[in-house]
This record gives sequence, structure tokens and C-alpha cells, in this order.
Amino acid sequence: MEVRHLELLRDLRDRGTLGAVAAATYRTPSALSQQLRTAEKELGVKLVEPASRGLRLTWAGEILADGADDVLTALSRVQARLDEGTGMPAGTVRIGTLPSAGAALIPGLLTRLRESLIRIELDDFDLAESDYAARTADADIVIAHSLIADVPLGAEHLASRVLLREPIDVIVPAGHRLASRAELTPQDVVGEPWVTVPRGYPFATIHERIEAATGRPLDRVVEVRDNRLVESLVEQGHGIGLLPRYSTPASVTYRLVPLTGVQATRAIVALARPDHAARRAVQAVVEGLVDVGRDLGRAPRSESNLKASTLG
Amino acid sequence: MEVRHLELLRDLRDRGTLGAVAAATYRTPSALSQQLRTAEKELGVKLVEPASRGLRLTWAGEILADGADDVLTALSRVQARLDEGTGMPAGTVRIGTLPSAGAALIPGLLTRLRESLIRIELDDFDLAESDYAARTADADIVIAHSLIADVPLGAEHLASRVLLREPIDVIVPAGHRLASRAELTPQDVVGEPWVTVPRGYPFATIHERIEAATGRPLDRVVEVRDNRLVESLVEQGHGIGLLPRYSTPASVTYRLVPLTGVQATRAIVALARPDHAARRAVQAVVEGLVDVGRDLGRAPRSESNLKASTLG
DNA sequence: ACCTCCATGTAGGCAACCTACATGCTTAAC
DNA sequence: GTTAAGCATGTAGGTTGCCTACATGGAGGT
Repeated sequence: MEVRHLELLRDLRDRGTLGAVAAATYRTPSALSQQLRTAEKELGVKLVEPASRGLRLTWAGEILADGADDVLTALSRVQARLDEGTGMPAGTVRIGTLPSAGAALIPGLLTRLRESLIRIELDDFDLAESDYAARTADADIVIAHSLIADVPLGAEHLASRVLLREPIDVIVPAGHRLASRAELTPQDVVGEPWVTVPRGYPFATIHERIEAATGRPLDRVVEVRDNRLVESLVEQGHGIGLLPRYSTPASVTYRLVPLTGVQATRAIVALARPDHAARRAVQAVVEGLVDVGRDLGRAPRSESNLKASTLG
Repeated sequence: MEVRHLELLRDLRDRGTLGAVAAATYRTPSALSQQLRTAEKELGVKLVEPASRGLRLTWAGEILADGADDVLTALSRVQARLDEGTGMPAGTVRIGTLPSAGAALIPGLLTRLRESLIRIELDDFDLAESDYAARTADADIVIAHSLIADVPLGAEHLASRVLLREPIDVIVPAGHRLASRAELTPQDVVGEPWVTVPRGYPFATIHERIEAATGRPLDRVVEVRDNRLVESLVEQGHGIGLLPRYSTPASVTYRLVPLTGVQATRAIVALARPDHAARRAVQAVVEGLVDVGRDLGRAPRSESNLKASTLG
């Protein structure tokens, strides 16, 4: 039973095809195919079977793929204990993040890590909630979010840590009749024209909750994914929308008004594969993110912040 | 961080010298020395340092040796889960045992395993209590004993399972004046000539307890290790001795009389390294041993057993 | 019917691990 | 003080085994 084989099975489970694994590990599919066959010969069990165009793991392959998590985590823990003896945590940590949360968290993180030996590699992507988990194959830490629970869909087997619970506010243009309200109910907003996101995307759940609470469909003027796009569309008077409170820059051209009556918060969560999570540098970065998140939650932007950020 | 290197460090910790590890793994010391150097280069830490004639692990080496236990145990667990899918536990299980307990337990074990696919390889050795633990490097299961606690000295990091609590009786010749007694106290026996074991050996603890309870030294006629030798010396009238109840064959030429007033039992324990203990076949064998031990403790030999065994 | 994607097979290069043998150091024995 | 034994280390060379390059064949999608 060799670790190389376990790792291969796990990667195959996570990435789906030999080609994808080959690309990720800088090898050719041929090499992996040969490894699979030697593993099968050594263990005396079939590990994969053809399935349409590609491969599927057999029950034995699944067992080994699951086992890989345990073994590689144990290995990472040893490395972590070793690193504790040699000094400060060091190395490169790859972070993948949803853009809005990244904008809110990453600058503060880099400030906190300035004195450390840790280097950050950043990637960002805007995905459906359930697709973030898969990115832990490529990144050490994935900053994801969940509209429903504290752990995103598909992240059940990953190490996860809540960084921040962020209210989702209603964004209205500065001069709008609702702009002066302290808070808004679904009844207040259901009749307005809406700038929404496509189904499955971040805040679609809340759009649905508003519709469920009022029994009326929203008037969807346009569907976009990018939060900055929502901002400018709302600014220009094309409708109202939903945006996360802490990761939306303050502005004089629109206002964020809290939404009550439906559950409208998201959990910003750091996800990591257990073996990555065991690395000392990764743990340090997660702690840094937790710190930044705590500060954001404690000191939401005030009016003075607003002036500073729009004028400065 | 490669498993091969972790394993090497662990073996080196357990066996002491490169030569011993080389012999156990069918390689040359040179190969191991090279492996050590590549591991050090790869990790950037010194793992061993010269110490008199041989080597000593550095703190980093100790960390890796400990880590090897975790990683190899995780690997064995994967193998065990895989085996559960393929059928009955199978393979060779190496048992090392102290002779007396082996005599009592192994025959019953082999009977129980007759229908299984498990093959047993047997080794036996008579050691001081604290030396049994080290034998788990060579055997999957070591049957050891402890006069003091339920886990033998030096076996703290091993998987252990109590098989049997066995009274240590006083053996007296058939015609002896104490032979008809139902039980004996330290006062009863302290004045007799004794066939004892050397210091550090199995029952020396009990000899010391008798001396402590009475305040008088024992009259040690002769010191021997082997229980069969004790038997025949007592038989021939050279003194009385101590022998374990279940592993001493019944006979008409001597009698075993319970000793009271001092703690006089030993725990027969199965020891295994965690990674070996995770193997399915090893677990099956341990369960078999527990069964045999339970039966022995439940049905100690009666008079009819005695006749059968001496006559049959 | 064509093209694409995926896995598999073969031949050969290259790196890594091991053996054989020689050397140097340390401790114990004579 | 010299010798011998035990242990680790270094060098050279052979073998194994992992990977790449390239070719083949099957399964879907257009």
C-alpha cells in the first residue's frame, strides 16, 4: 500500500478524469494509468472501471481515496510538529476566494502577515455555493460562503471555520424613496424593479425567500453576477438589489438598508482539505482571517468611515 | 516527507543501530545511511547525531519516529477497511510469547483458527517484564505479562489487551507438610527452602513481597528461569517455588496451593504496535486469544482434569 | 461522418535505490 | 598499547521502476 497510489485515487475522485489529475500534477495520463494498474496488481483488487468516456472508482477505489485523506493528514501533522521546532511558520499559502469576501478580508490579512515568512498566492472565482468545496484541491484555503448553514454545501468532509457572519442589505439609489428608511421588509421591496443574480448564484436564495414571504414574484429587470455591476446598475436607477454589507464599499450615490423579516445573512467560511489544514502556515493564515473577520463584524463602517472612503 | 524515511527513523529508534535495522529489513547499512542523508537534505534538519559507537536521534528524528507510528497506523487502517470488502481475514500473524502463557493459550488459539485463512508463526522468549515491549518490532502480537499493572513496563505506547489474570500459586512436593493446605500465607512459606528466579525475572516481584510482608529473607537454594525446571526441582524435594496456575500442567507429584496475604497474580497481556494492531488478521487473532483466556479463567483445572491430563 | 476527449499500450530515457567493497572512528579486550 | 570487533559512511556500478513521447482505440457530441 503506497501513499502515491492513495493520493492518485483521491485526486481522481476529486478531479474526475486522469487527464485533469495529470495536468494538476505535471504528468501524462499514461503515467497515471500505469500507476493504477500496478496498484491494482499489488492489492489484488480492481480500483477503477470504465464509465462512459472516463473512469469511475470501484468500492475499493473509494476506500483508498478516503484513506488517502487520513494518511496525508497524518503526514501533514508530522510536518507541522517538525516545523514547530524550527521556528516561525513559513512557506506559500494558496488562497482562493469569492471576490466580495476577498475584497473585505485579504487586505487586512496581508497587513497582519507583513512580519511573517508566509507568502500568499491569490486566486478568485465566483461560483455557486456548492462548487467552492472542489476548489480546495487547488488552493490551501478557500474562502467560501453559505446562505443556509455554517458549512457550505459539499464541504462536509473539509475543515471549515466561520470567519464572519455578514448581513445582506438592500442597496437603493441615494435619492430613492426607500433610501431614508432604517430597515426594509419583504413587503417594502417586493414591488420594486430588481437587479438580481442568476439562479444558483450567491444571493438567489434570498430573492426566493422574499418571494416566498410575500407570495409575489420579483420584477427582475436584469440578472448579473458581479457585485460591482450591481452597484453601478442600482446607482444609475435601474432598480434595487442585494449586496453584502461589509464587502460593499461605502458611497454617497447609494445606500445599504438592512432587510428584516427574512433570514438575510451569509456565513463567510474558510475551507481547507484536512491535510492542507494541518500545515502550520495554513493555520496561521486562517487565524489571521478569523482576526480580520472579527474586526469587520465588530466595527461596521460608520458615517465617518464613509466620508473617509469616498473622499480620500 | 516520505513514509520510507519515517519508517526508517522509527526502526532506528526501536532497534538502536543501523546494522540491526538493515538486518531486519534485508538491506545493507550503507543503504540506510544514504536514506538518512537524503531525508536530512530534503527536510533541512539534522535527524541523527553520532553517539559513541552508533547513532542517536535528534529531537527532529524523534518527532519523525513518533509520526511514523501515526502514519503507518493510518495506512494499516486503510488496508483493514479494504480487506473487509474482500472476505475473511487472511495472512500470516507472527506471535511472540513467554513460554508459560504460550503453552496455556496457543493450542486453544490454533483450534479456534482451524477454519480460518490465518497462518500463525510462533516465537517464544523468556524475558524481564520490561523487555517484551521491544519484541513488538519483530512480532505482530507479543504475549507478555505484568506483575504490577495491567500494562507491562515499557508498553505504554502500544495497543494492549488483557487476556487473563492468572494466580501465582505455591508449588510444593506431593508429600510435603504444606501440600494438604487449602491456602498459604507468607508466614507459612518464608521459612522453607526456595527455588527462585533471578532478580528482574517474572516472579521475583512476589518473592520480594513475601520478604517484605514477613521482614525475613527467603532461603534461596537455587535460581532458575525455566518453569519446567522449577517443577522438577520441587518434585525432587529441593524446595518450594512459585508457578502460574493455568500454565502449569497438573501432576500427582506436586501440588499448587494458592498464596494469600500478598498480591500474587499476573496479568497476561497481548501487546501490538498500533500499525500491526490495525490489521484485520491480527485483530481476529487477538479476539481468539481473549476467548481462550476467558475459558481458562472460567474453568480452572479440576481433579478430573488432573486425572485426564496425567493419565491420558 | 467527423472531431474531440479520454484511457491505454509500447519503447526508451533517466533518476533513484540498493549492493559490494573500502575507510575511519569508537570501545572493549588482551 | 596494540588488536579486534562493531558501527557508520563513502564511492562505484548495476538494476528497478517511474515517467515521457507517440500511437491506438473507444465513446460522445455536433
